[in-house]
Amino acid sequence: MQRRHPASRTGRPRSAAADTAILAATRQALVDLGWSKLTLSDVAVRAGVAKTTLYRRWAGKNELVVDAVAELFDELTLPDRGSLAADIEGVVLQFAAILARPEARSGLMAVVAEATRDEALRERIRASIVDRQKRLVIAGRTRAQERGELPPESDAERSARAVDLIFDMVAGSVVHRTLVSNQPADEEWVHGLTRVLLSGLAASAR
Amino acid sequence: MQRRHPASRTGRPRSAAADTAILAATRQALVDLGWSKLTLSDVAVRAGVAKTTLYRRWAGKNELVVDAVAELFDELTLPDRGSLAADIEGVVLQFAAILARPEARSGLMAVVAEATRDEALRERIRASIVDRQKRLVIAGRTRAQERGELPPESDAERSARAVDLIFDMVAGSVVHRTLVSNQPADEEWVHGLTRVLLSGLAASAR
DNA sequence: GTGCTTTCGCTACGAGTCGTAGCGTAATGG
DNA sequence: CCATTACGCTACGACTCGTAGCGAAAGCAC
Repeated sequence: MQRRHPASRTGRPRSAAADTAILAATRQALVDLGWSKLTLSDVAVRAGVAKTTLYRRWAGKNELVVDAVAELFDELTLPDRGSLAADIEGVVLQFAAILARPEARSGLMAVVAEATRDEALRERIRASIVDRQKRLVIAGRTRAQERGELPPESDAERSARAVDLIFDMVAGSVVHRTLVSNQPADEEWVHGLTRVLLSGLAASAR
Repeated sequence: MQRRHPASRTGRPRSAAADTAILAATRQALVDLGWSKLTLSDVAVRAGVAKTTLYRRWAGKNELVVDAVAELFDELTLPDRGSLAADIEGVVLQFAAILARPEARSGLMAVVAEATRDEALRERIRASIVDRQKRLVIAGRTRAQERGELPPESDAERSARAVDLIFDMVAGSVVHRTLVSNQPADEEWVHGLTRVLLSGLAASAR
């Protein structure tokens, strides 16, 4: 969320309560109506604010939904379960739990689809959602290297490519399982995913 | 595409040329406008047909776009390159080439998002798009077992779960790489994905 | 050819949404 | 008290939606 006037000290401040109410109302509207039938007028009514207030803070539906969905991923953390396999399973299960919520399912893919034709929206998604997740991959990898479960990185560029690959494989698999195949990413499935991934990484790193 | 009257022989037949023109116009509209700004009126003008003709054949925007996008996946085939690794790389590269097209990028994720709140649309996507892809996974797996690259299936249910996992990992990784991370699934990346996947499967099958 | 049936193109329509402008009021800081 | 900004509310033109009604066109059966 960008301040239009970074050093604006005068005037009536924007209501912080309105922000949280609007984002919560947006998520609930996603649950009730889905992406295409969600209207900003409806969100305004649900949040108890005027429609014009929405347009003063967000450029349109896309930007609003990105912010509303991004908040869902704030709860992602990297648990320390003692082993790389257990850590991965923990994160993936958290990720799956978020994607199980209807507000995430309806909103996330819709904004990704819109972002294919909107560079600014792509950047917003990257900064608000993707980077936050990728940080967990990097942290988990670093911790595994400290434990000796993965060999230390020799080449920086090569390491970056590995992180990108792992990230796309983990997040992509869970998203595809949940949204396209439409089946739950439960513990059994996550366990299988983790096993294939770790075996492949260990063998491929040689 | 369902015939309303399976045994209707009388009357003026529906123009097959109109069907192809409409679906092609829909894909072009996806390129030019994206999902949210695509209107059926615009598609009708591009296709050179009346708007009412569209509503006589499709229930709405969702159904039309699913059919338009599904045609893109018709070209998917399983090449015989001699080894499982080469076969996988071939299919994944085909899949990546399709997802590189803007009409696929904009359309596919949008209908997936809409499908989260529409059971009929989910079924339509499964039948028109997902099953077609999954068949390639099954065929490739069978061929690899005949070659002796993978152990023959002992348990049917266990085998089905493995196919599902592989499918979600392959398709999900490519989709996530292409649409979310917004980077090309080029040969180098596909090679890395294949290596991790095969190593993991071989090790995990023991 | 003559009917019969279905599709087609076209026009028109009410309903709903969009994003903006204008205005008076509320809430801050100087 | 005054300048400044945010807010709620109303109204507005422009656009899209999905449907109805009409006459014309294109097939098939006879």
